[in-house]
Amino acid sequence: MAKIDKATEILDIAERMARQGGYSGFSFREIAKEAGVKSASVHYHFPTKEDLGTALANRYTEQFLESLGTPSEFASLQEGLEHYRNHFRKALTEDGLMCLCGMLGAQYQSLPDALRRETRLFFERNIDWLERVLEHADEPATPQARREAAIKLIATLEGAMILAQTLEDDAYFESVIANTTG
Amino acid sequence: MAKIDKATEILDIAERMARQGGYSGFSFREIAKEAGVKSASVHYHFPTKEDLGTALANRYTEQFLESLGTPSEFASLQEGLEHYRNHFRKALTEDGLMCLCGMLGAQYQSLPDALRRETRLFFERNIDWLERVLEHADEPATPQARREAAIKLIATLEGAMILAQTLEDDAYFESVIANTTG
DNA sequence: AATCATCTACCTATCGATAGGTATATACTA
DNA sequence: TAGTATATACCTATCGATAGGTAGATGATT
Repeated sequence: MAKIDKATEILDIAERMARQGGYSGFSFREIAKEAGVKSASVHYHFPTKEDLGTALANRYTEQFLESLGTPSEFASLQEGLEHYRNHFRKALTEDGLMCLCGMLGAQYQSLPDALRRETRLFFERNIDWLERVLEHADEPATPQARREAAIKLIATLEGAMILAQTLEDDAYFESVIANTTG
Repeated sequence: MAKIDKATEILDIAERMARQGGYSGFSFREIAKEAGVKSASVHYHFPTKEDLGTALANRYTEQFLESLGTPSEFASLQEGLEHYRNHFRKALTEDGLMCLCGMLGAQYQSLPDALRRETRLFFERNIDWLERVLEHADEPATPQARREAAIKLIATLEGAMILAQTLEDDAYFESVIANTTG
């Protein structure tokens, strides 16, 4: 077998499709065709579309957070922030895709409940991570100011991905994050 | 007739749906049901979905730019920027919806060509508008720096809408735009 | 009379989802 | 150890609903 785990292959395919077209951007049939199985087999692994979408967002968040590492392991504030920015930069330039949860967040109002919760969790956990990194600042900021800075950075990065994608030039991403103090 | 123009009513309904669920978030059938006509009648006004989507994005951009007014009419830089921010704030808090072109920009890769172009135009025209407002700065910045600031502000506002919507609290929008120099 | 707006009635393609069947592998039991 | 049971991972076939789209008739407006 080419892939060790068919369920993982399904998630990989679905993730790419979702990061291009959102929640309605992937279908059991299209995933099945690409995975070389029948759509019923995709239903076997993920009974409903809500299940698949939720598993997708959950895996994305877990991998993202794991890849970020521990907030305390960075020598400086700048190093931690650059490390964080690199994760979004990589999603855009290497994958050539939107952030899954940025995409789902835009479509939030039309998502099923379980997927809403999973999408919300991505942002809450990212804010938490950044708040901890921001504790490394030379001049200590208030917890409230740190939270504000964290929120602002995430919003800026999500927006930067949208602009770079729409204007078809990754340089716009760099423009946005240049001179970013927070 | 309740509405003066059925085509306008169709666009209104489609816009709301698109700002909730993106390009695949509206369908001829659902629009027709809400407008009190048959789906064939929607096709009469907008032959294909690409036509409808393009008309949607075009009208949105025109109305947005018209409502922004002339960049030179503001007394100060701060007044111009606040005026601009207010347009996004209004979309979020009054309409309770995403920015149409922010949504479409996220789905950019899965859009038909004509709609891609229309979405791109929204951002290009917004950047132009902001660049002109930024000429009002007390300390004159280079054209390149003004452009960078414009891009950054738009990205931040689009991202702020996503976060506020996903975290179900408009206060997140205010958090993001607080202390925004650019 | 001619144009416009809408209708009925239909098409093909695709959607998510389900029922029921088929191998294969592992695990338990007599 | 031979037979039985269970779980895994698929399959074919089909369902009702919905997608975008079209042809042709009907009624209204000018």
